[in-house]
Amino acid sequence: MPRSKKKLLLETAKELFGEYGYVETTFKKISERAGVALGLLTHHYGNKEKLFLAAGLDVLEHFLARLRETAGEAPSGFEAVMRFCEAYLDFSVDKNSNWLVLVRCSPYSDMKTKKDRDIMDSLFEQVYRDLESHLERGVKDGSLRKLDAEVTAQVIVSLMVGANRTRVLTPYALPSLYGEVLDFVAKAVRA
Amino acid sequence: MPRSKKKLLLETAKELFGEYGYVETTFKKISERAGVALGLLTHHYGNKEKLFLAAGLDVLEHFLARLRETAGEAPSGFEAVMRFCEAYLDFSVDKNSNWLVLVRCSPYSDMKTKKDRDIMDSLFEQVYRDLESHLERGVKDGSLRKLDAEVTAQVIVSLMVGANRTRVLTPYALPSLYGEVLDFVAKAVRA
Amino acid sequence: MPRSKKKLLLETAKELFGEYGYVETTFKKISERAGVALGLLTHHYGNKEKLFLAAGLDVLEHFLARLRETAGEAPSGFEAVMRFCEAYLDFSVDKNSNWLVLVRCSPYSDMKTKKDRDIMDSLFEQVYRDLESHLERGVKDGSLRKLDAEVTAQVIVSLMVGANRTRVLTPYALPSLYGEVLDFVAKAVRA
Amino acid sequence: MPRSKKKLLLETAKELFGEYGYVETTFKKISERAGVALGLLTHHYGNKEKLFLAAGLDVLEHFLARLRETAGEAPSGFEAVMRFCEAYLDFSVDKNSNWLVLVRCSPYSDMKTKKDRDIMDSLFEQVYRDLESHLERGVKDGSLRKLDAEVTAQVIVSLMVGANRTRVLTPYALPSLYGEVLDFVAKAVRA
DNA sequence: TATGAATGAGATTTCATTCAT
DNA sequence: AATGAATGAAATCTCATTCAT
Repeated sequence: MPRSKKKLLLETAKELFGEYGYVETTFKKISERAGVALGLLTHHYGNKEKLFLAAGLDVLEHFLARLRETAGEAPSGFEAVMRFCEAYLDFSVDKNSNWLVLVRCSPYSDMKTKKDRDIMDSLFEQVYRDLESHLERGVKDGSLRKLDAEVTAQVIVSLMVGANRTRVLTPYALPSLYGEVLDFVAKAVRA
Repeated sequence: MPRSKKKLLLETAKELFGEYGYVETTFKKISERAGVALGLLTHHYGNKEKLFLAAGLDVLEHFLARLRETAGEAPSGFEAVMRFCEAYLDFSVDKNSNWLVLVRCSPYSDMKTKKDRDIMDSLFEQVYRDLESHLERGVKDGSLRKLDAEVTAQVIVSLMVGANRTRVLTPYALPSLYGEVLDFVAKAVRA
Repeated sequence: MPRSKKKLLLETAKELFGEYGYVETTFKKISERAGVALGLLTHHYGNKEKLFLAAGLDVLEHFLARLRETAGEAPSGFEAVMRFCEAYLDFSVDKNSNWLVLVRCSPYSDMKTKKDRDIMDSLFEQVYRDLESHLERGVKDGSLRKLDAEVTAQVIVSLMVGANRTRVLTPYALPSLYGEVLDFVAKAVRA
Repeated sequence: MPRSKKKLLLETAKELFGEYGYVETTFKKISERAGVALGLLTHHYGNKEKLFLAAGLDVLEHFLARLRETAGEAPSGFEAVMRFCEAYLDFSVDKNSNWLVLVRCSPYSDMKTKKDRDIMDSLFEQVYRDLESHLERGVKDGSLRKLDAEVTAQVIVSLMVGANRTRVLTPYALPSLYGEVLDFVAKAVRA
């Protein structure tokens, strides 16, 4: 329960960007749901794009924190990779994570200025770097087969991205999809 | 090279939906690039959503045809699966395929009426069904390990979706990504 | 009485820019007085600045035409100069000339883009050039004292500008001001 | 160097009104450049129009003082008139005078209440009165030709106004303009 | 005196859609 | 089939002013 109206606006914006996407989320909808004056949005966040950037970064920061908590103390590289994937998929279906902000409002479609995209990109890079380090560890400790950590990280994240979209955006996702995806990863990387 | 203005409008619409996404593609932009009168759009296609549906279906139909051409005469189930994946990824980077219509304009965000979404969904279902049949064939002919064709199809398509987005929407995709993705699939499903 | 709505909008815009200045002239005021839809303004003129440029140029073109008509067939350089000045001052108090567009909306304050200013400037340059040629003629035909035509033109136009502002913008202008101004010019340039 | 924040705000307001004009000068810009709280503006000056009036009057008072200093001890009426004109033009290009407040923000466009306009007008009247008395003196002491002081004052001030606008607002003012203007006045009024 | 969050009216601009020709 | 003028609702954004602290 945010106390300041500024924080309240950010929370409301995250909800609505996730529900409606960037374009259909309007200042009117946000201010009405938050119960504040319309002008407060630009007062605090400057303009719509900056508000969206703030919302996206907020979600991304919580996401990174969750990934790190979860994969942090794994006993092996393989375990770290698996926990990373699990945490990724869990976060994406967590009701409170506002993950949909990142899915519905593709940063690469909705951001007009290169600078804002770069900020998002550089934060997302850290997701890749984390997974890479887990993969390298696994190769070293023998829990994973020999593989190129950089490109494998990109393949695995791609799978997360796709599975996630299938789950949260389509009506035909199978209940066992996430479980199967984890198996799939395990099969492909285990020593 | 479309001869009728109706066809010309559809081609132009596909280009622009792919370049700008649904919302930023306007009737004015389309009619100007196509060099025809503004009013012709509603005259021929009714409204924006119907035009988008026509554009999306057109791309999807070409996509399906390509998948079928390519995977059709494979010597084994495994080969069929691999050719399917290759064709999927190829199509998505083919300059002339207007694939980005399907990427930039998520049917699940940009379509307002359930009816239109259902039409897209049912066509997309066929992509899954095709891959499923290749997987089943592979299990039968022994070129693939024992697996659940339905959910495996969904996992593989998810990987295609994710790899494709990484490639066409982000600036950091590795050149070897698509190759590695194919290896990944091979490793996970081969007998 | 303009027949097309486009022309009607321009006429109305000239009136209102002259009455209220640039900022206080709103699309709402224009469209209401013209009796057309709000959106027609941007449909025909793109945006407010372009509309203003069109209005200003229109007034300026009529102004130039009037100056030329009047000073055209003067019997001497001196007469040409005097008729030029008279026409300048007359035009500025002509109810139908919409001269105030150029006074109230100082092009040098209200135009945001350098390009638009340049267009106005280059048209205004012609006013100077015309007066210069009258002055040169007068020096040659002996009706004027020896003088530098370029800078004298600028001084005389400055006097027109100032007298005009005193007359149309302030409450204390004397009835004999314009007459006296003409005497002033005559005294200063006559041979 | 103003010490109180109230004075600091007035100085900053004069700068900004001169740079941007009345409408584009916002409370936010002023308070940010001055480095004080937004609310202090209305606290000290009531509202925007009153602030503008304070700024305009401040410039006008310094202007009058300068005119009087300079023309005060002239040896003849003619000399007084010439010094008056010189001081007028000098003040208008003095970097520290904030003269542009009076040029960019035409009191006759930007002031909404008649009362505020009247205050400005009555102060400006004194400029005319001063010049008139110099002219009368000149007629009496024989340094000027016989002329109507009241209307001649208005003509001369008009020339100052126009020359000044040409100089500070347009890109094409000639370097010799001010000098030539002074000659022009001399020629027109000298005995 | 000093602060800056908060308000809401109003401005410009966009754009799908309609319609007369 | 073809044109493009015309419409008006809705969006983003600005900003003077108020007010609690």
